[in-house]
Amino acid sequence: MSLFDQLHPLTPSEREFTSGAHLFRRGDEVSVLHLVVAGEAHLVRHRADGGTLVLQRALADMVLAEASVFSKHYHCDCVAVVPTRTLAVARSAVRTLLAVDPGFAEAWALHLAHELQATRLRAEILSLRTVAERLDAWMAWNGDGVPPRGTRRAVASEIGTSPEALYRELARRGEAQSPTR
Amino acid sequence: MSLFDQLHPLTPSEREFTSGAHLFRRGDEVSVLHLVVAGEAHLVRHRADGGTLVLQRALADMVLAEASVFSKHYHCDCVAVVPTRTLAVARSAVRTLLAVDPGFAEAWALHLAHELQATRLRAEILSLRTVAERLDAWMAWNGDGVPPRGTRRAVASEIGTSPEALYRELARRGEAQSPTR
DNA sequence: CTTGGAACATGATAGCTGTCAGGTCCATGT
DNA sequence: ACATGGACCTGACAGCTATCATGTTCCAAG
Repeated sequence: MSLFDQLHPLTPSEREFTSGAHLFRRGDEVSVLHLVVAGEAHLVRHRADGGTLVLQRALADMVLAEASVFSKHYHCDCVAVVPTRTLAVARSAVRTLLAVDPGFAEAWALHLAHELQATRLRAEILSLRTVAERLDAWMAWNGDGVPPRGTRRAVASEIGTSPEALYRELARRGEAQSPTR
Repeated sequence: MSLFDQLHPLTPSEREFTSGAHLFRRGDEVSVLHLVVAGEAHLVRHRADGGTLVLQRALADMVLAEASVFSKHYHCDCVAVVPTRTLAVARSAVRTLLAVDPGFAEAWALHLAHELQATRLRAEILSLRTVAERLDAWMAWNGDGVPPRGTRRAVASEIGTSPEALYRELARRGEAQSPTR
């Protein structure tokens, strides 16, 4: 049973944000937890020099700022980078459920542990030097096989390279797939 | 109260591993959860082509393979890359505590949420293109200021560059710190 | 004080990738 | 049939970084 299913009894409200709209701002009181249904929202922190630092890119089916459940106020801004819909569940309801329902607490911890595992893997892949190594690592994890058409730009973004570089690497393997290196 | 403190009542046993020793292997039954006290242990998965994929690098004060608490068997190997000491707490004790003690469950979830936040940030930093951008991001998070001497090689590794590249970037800023770019 | 080792630092070079600039293919709507 | 947009693909080139090489500085142990 997924987290989304477990949260449904909490009668979440659906919310909609236009591109560029803020889901919340730093300092705001944390009243709800957002689950992204469609679109993309970024957790960002503004730097002194005017630049921004992205802390999380939440796509569809992702939970936004899990740590906010334990904090009274937000520590950073959240912006929709494309038109985005979310399910908002009351923070108080989540906290109550965590304290009262061991089954939910376990599901929550399981979600966090899996997300952590996936993110650690992504960080390790991103610390590899060449596109070839990153693609190898990606394939080792995602059941060997090149990424299917239609998903390659997303994969390129996931492993931190330009689409062009990924296309070239795939082409290199297509013509002579024996020497990966 | 930290996770380490909360786990102490569980009478953990101290374990010691020589460089290269396995803490556990894929398929082993999960009997304990390791907290790294000193040294460094890697969670690794072996690839078909003989290469290895690192899933987590656990240094001192880090918890190893949090997701293993929810799994009966390990899904990957764990190797000490330098002489390493750990505290091992029984998996069953942790699970019982999670189910019985809401306070511990919350501390556990808090730990996972913070670790997740830190790892997401690292992944975002690693997806930046230049050393200058990565250092800016690192500084924005670690209370503006260049990394102190003695820690620079570690920082270089953290942000995924060679020590030389970091030294050069720091030198570039030292002589004329106004234009970060 | 000397010595050894590690971090710090910097020059030179080769290699890889980001970017720009083109182009093809294909599904969709008209 | 036609137009449109997006993914896919490739060539060319500038730019950045990893690596190697070669010191220098710092510090702790003897």
